[in-house]
Amino acid sequence: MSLYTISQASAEVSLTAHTLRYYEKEGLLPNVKKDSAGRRNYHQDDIQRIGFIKCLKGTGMSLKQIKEYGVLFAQGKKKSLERNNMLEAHREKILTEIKIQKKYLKMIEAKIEMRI
Amino acid sequence: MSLYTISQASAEVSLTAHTLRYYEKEGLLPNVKKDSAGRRNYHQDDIQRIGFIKCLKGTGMSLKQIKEYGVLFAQGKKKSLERNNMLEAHREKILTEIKIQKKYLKMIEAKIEMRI
DNA sequence: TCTTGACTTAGAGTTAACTTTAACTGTTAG
DNA sequence: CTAACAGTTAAAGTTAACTCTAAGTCAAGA
Repeated sequence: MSLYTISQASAEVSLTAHTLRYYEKEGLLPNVKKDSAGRRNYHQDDIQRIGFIKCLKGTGMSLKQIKEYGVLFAQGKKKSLERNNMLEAHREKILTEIKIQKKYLKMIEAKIEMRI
Repeated sequence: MSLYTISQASAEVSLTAHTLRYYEKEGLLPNVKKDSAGRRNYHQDDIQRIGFIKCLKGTGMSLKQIKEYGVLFAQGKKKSLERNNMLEAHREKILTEIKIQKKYLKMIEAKIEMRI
């Protein structure tokens, strides 16, 4: 079945239970199922979705934008173009950022080489 | 002579005059010279220093740590080892971060290729 | 039965890095 | 002379993304 309690999911994705509830409240993670007692049961696809949220967040996308992506996702095929456009724009942003990081890295390495 | 007023320096480094004063107040940019009327005169080396601050900041170093680096810098040669250690540790951090970014980039590209 | 882990709402607190505001004063170029 | 640009202190406000606290309830396993 591969269901996760909130603490198992927390361990799996390295986010606190608090943060998982917070993401849910903020609309980043809708449709989390609950058992008869009201406890969250994270499914495999929830875990994967959190993984992708972490990927977007880790590359500098704001939670607000991640939520917008999620809204497009929920609207299925008819929004696939917009979703792809969003991801492609984000891809460009990451590529630019990596270039900047490499440039800065060189500056720092030059400073290290100076040894003054 | 190549002296800059605060607004010229601001334009040069793409930071507001406010932020420049703020950095100075926070101890990131000590020894900025002033004219007889008390106005800041940024020298070439101040501009370069701001450039390096932006480099460190742009690679995720906190202002607090940048300040610490500045303190080591002010202590000259006797602290060059510590300074280099700091920069080398930071270099490793950047390399790790670039790797992560590349991994995330691949995840996003995979999602783009899916076209769903 | 009791501990553990989960749940809820609602709001307050935190941190970083600004950013703005107030309420001025002083200098210089046109 | 006056507008533009510069300065000051001190404190409040902003934004993002949590993080924590209160003050409870509820359910299942040892």
